[in-house]
Amino acid sequence: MTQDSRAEPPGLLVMEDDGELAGMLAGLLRGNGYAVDVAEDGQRGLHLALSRRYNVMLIDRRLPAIDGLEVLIRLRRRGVTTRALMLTALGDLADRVDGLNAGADDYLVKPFEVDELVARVRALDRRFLDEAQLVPVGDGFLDMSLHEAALPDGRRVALSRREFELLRVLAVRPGAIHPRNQLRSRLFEDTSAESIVDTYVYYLRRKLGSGVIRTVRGFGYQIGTL
Amino acid sequence: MTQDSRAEPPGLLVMEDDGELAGMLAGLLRGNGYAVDVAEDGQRGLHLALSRRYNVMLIDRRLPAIDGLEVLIRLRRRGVTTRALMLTALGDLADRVDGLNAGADDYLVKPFEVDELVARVRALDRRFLDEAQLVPVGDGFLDMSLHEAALPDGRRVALSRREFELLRVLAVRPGAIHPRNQLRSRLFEDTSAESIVDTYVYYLRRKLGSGVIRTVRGFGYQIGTL
DNA sequence: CCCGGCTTTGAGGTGGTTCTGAGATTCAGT
DNA sequence: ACTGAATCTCAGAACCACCTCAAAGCCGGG
Repeated sequence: MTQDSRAEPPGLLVMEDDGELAGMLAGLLRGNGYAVDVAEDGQRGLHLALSRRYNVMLIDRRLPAIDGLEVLIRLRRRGVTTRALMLTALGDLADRVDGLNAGADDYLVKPFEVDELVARVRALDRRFLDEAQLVPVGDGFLDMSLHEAALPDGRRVALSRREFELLRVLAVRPGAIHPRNQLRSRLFEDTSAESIVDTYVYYLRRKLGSGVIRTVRGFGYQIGTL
Repeated sequence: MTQDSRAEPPGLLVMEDDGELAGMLAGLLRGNGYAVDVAEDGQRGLHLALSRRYNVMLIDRRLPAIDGLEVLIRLRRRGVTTRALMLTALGDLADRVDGLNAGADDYLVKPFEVDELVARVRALDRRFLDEAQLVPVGDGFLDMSLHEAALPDGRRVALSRREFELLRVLAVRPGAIHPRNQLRSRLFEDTSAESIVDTYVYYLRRKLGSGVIRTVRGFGYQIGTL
């Protein structure tokens, strides 16, 4: 059980109506370092999946209110690409095919081994990280597709266009020193004030914490390596 | 248990799931002057390699969570160029080829001689030094890209612009005697005080220790050759 | 058109850096 | 040991890079 106490926004959504099983799943996955939300019927599951962002969803094939398969179909139709692991009570082949056709990324037949469940979730979580365009920044990530930064403590902060551009330039070459003049000429107009870069560094530090961008006095700025 | 030593001097990352072997490797390499972090599975190894900077990585071909080969492939795909030494239990030729194709710089078949391991790591480390812009200064290095000095004891001290310029001029030709007047006219205004160079030599000695810059009375200064 | 967030400017403060100069110290030659 | 020159040490002043932040202009969505 590797609990990665640092890399911590991985968010999971569990759609499971059996309270006992739901509780067990939530506990197990939380024990493995995930933040878990539980929805007890398809209606609530659909709503949560639409309104919040998760790394991975676990969906019971059979759900009250709206069937699990139906929930997944609707989500996919709405453009939600969150990785989905379908849980099915039936070993039936047709059932698995239905799930995958509906847009599931993997399926698991109940009853399952806990180890296998965790392994599958991990695998999907990993795929999520690779496919989203995430640039490591210190201990967090810069989310290229959403223009926001994912901090090591799990917070996600939205960045304005300029903030994002600056942070990206710094993050692409970690450890390198970027001369202030070079940053200024690359990101701003030549007529901009001398201190324009300083100001955005200040904004970024206010949002991300002061440890992220290091000043190298007389030379420029640098992404903190820790 | 991932050991977090401050990766200040030459930093190594060892990805090895066999705790006993991992401990032995870490001890051996630490004894040879390296700072070693250990990751016990591919997941953690990948994360560490992405978030921190190392000189050399040692990667076991077989790893839990994410296979060693897969870890390396992902790292290379993300643009991580850190030198990688692949450890493989199999003498199989195909296996070595796989490793090198995945982006390994060298491979080593278990069981191996400790001397050979250290020699290989040293070789890769030296290559790293060449690519990072490191100029030897006494027993330490002048880090051209970071504008700081890396002392033999592992400390890194920030240098001001003038300190850095002076040290660089001295370091580029080790052993040569640089006349004080030449240094003064090259680095300072003609109107500067006569003793301006002396002052900066003093500052440098205060930061780096007194053994680094040698005075050649009547002529000038020189980098200590040891 | 109005509002709210984003962008940009510029003023004011802080602290590190540069540089001078002067006294203390070391050295070579006598 | 003496002496003048070279060098070391260091405090203080001026300077400059950087930080902080308020305020004004800009721009786009409701």
